[in-house]
Amino acid sequence: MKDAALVSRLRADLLAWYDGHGRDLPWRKGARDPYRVWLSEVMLQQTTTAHAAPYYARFLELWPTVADLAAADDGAVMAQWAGLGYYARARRLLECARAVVRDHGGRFPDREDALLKLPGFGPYTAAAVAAIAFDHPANVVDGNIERVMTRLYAIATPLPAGRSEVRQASAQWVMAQRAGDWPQALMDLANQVCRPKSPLCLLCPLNAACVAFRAGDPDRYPAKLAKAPKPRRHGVVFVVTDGVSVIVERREGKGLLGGMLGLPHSDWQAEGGEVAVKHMFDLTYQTFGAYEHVFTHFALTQEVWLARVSVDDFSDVLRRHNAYQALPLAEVKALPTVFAKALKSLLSLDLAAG
DNA sequence: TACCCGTGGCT
DNA sequence: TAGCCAAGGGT
Repeated sequence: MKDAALVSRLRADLLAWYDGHGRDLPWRKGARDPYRVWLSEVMLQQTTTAHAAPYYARFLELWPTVADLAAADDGAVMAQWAGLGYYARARRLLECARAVVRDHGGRFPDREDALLKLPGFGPYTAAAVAAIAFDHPANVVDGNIERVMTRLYAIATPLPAGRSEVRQASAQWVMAQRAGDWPQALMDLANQVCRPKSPLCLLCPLNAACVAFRAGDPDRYPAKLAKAPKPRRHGVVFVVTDGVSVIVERREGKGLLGGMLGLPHSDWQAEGGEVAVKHMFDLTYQTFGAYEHVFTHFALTQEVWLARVSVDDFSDVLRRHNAYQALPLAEVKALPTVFAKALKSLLSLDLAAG
């Protein structure tokens, strides 16, 4: 632990740094609306600010309030989330919006413990919304703040086992004054100065208290457990089109890409496994090259099989297979990237021809 | 706890 | 190129 007077002084220094050097992010504009704070926090989970920003703008345009989002069509929300990844976030986003309307009169609760009970709220998001939207002195700990704290205190215990030490360290800096600015100041410091690699320690307003800096090895922190190697899988995706639309299905369940539209595909088999390719819908396919897509826990090599059919045959497929629907080629953006890539690989072709 | 769950940019 | 990394949550 550090001396309380030192913490208090350096905290003021970092807030001053934040006032001059903090990032100008879309969700920081205007008054702090709990809905906007929450929406941004969910989108930013494991996602870069640059990737999330256009999605944030689009969601606010379509659904300006939590009540608007609660009333939205599930498929429309999933389609707007396509490409952002971690699709369970979108499912829980809707669940949460509806819970806020149903159980809280359309207003987010301001207490951290009440927020924690809402779908998609974990320890980080509950603390972040309590702090940023309601200015409560919550102990906000995310990957950025973990990095700053493990360096400040030279916490060598590898994560995630070291999380309790990190929380204790972080708690020492939490105060009522500018409670909402504080975690954002830490995150901006982590992003611009206390970077994962080659941190700019000489520019850091906290360096006087940083044990890792004094020891000359900030890159050691945070220590992390070795990751399991990523297996490789392979499969075949089927593109069935009449030149205007493609055949897609709504993916069931809560697993990979659950709730999203997807192209029909074979099993995704581990290396050495035989891919059971049946000729989907009893159609004849041309084969194209394969493309690569990397998920969180496996890498996929996928062959593209294309069937260009007449308008009548296309309708016939839809009539005979209830689980499938047509997606206009102009709406490819409604698909997760792993499937959008398959269509992109055919973009040089004129699908309407032949 | 360990694992599941996307994507894109950077090195 | 392969690996790392980014405002985590659920089970």
